[in-house]
Amino acid sequence: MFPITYYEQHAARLAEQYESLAFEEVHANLVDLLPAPGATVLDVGAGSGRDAAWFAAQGYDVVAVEPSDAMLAQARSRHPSSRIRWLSDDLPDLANVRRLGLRFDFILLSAVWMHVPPAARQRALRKLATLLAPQGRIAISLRLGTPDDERAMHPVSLPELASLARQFGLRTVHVSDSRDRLGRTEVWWTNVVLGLPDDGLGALPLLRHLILVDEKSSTYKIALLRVLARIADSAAGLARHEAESVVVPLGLVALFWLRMFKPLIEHSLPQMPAGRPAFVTDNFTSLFAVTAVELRIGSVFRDRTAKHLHQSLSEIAQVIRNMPANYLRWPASDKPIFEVTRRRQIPTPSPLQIDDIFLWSLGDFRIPLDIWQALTHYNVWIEPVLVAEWVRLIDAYCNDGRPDIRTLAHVLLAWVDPARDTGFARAAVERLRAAGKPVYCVWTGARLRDEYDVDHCFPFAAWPCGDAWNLMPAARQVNNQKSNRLVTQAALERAGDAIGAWWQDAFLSQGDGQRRQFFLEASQTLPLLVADPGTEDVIDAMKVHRIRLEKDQGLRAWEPGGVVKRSRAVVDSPV
DNA sequence: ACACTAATTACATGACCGTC
DNA sequence: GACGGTCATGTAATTAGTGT
Repeated sequence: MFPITYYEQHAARLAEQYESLAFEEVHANLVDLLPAPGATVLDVGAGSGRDAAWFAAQGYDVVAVEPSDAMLAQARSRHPSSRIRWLSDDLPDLANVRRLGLRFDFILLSAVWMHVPPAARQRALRKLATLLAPQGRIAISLRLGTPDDERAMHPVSLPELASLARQFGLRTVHVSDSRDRLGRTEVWWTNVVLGLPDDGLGALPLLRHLILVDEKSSTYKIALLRVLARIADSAAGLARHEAESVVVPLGLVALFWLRMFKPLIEHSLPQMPAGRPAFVTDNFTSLFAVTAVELRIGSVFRDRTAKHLHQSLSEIAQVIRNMPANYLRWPASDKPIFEVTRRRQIPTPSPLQIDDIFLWSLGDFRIPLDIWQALTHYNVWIEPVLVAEWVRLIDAYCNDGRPDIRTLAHVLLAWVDPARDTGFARAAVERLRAAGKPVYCVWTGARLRDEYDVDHCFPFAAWPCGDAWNLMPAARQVNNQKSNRLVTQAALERAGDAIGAWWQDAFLSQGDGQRRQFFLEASQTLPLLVADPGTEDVIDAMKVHRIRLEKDQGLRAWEPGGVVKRSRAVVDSPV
């Protein structure tokens, strides 16, 4: 698609040429249109990394994308920066970028558009539009004049781009012409900046409608939406991205469903006006000994419990398919919003571990892209509305006059992992110390004595995740300072090696079972890009997720300080 | 090819709710 | 209060895979 070979062959020379110009020189027209520093920038076709580096130096978080590996290597070595995430990816799909789950305040396509074949441009611009944050801008420079045959260029024009932009609800914010900065008289440029006219939250009104207005004759619809919201928030890593939709394992939907309903059913809170829900079968009631907390990825079940669980999930999948997924329709339409594909039931594995293969074996659950995005980015606001509505429904169905029904429902609807908490990591610290191995604070490098805390790297209050990878040993005064704040990108970068060493000692060296569990949890909760991740990939994914939390929830930043830094710690720590 | 099982479809019933 | 729409749910028949 792209003339990658040309760039592969001439990477060094081209990089030299690009670097000879300053960002301000080339993009003078953009300077007034940029968001405030701290915003997230996507640089598509980053080339030598000159622009990405400029953004990073101004304090932006940058994702820089480049299809040519040689060029990418040039850029990486020229501009090492913790604020830049380099990715190999190309238009029109930008599959790797989309998997990051980020939305960008500013997207730059500098001298790229003429390389996109006209037939692919519609798709390319659609992708870019969906990656744009509310109030975001896309800057595209158009190369006009004589084409350069060596680089496989296609003609571009402002009317063509403007008409495409209109299709996706983008408006043209700014247009200006400039001469070629490399001094070529036969080439000149038109710089176009596009933006979303509205706030870009198209799916939120729809969700609001479904939650508050749509007819409901049971809690099924609300339950399904909350399951999806939880998956988008805490298990997005298992999702498969397609052009217009996101597909999650039907087994995961059923698992979360089972987990949410279980406490409610066990406390006899009615979920519909009469009778009990269809999925409460013998298989379901046989699971009474399984706690809701055990119903998560990585758990292992045997014998009859495994059989009952498998059957119950299968029945739930069927109920979801026939009921809420069938009756959640687009407004004024009889077309279902979600698409469910069931697969033939596999024989129950023995023992049954809840992993991605098992969850996919029940089928696919397809979610339209804009709804998925709204759930991913705004779950903080959506989920409380869902819970409130669920409580209201239960209260309405409950006519035996139980007084504290609402309070009870609220408590049972909470989604917590009390058993996992930090005890798991604390045990690992104790074990290491008993074996005579020193344990260090991952943030300061200080050796931990008797007084230490187990820190949720991403604050539990903002993102309740008790996965092993999120738990870090920290000096007590450090953890107190950090409290509910979010570690900065630079601090996370610095702590990378110490964190890797901690994981290795605490979890990964404890046999295949723990190792598998660790990566299973990580790939479930974090946007991991590779199939068979290592600790480096997990840390990379944490950096991306960190940016997401910062943008979507506006957490205050925290930087380790006030404690004497000992850089030797990393060297000290046993590998 | 055959038996077996699960999934799918078709059909029926009844509760509930808003509307006229 | 009749009426029609929306679902939940059960039953039975049909179809689609799977193992042998």
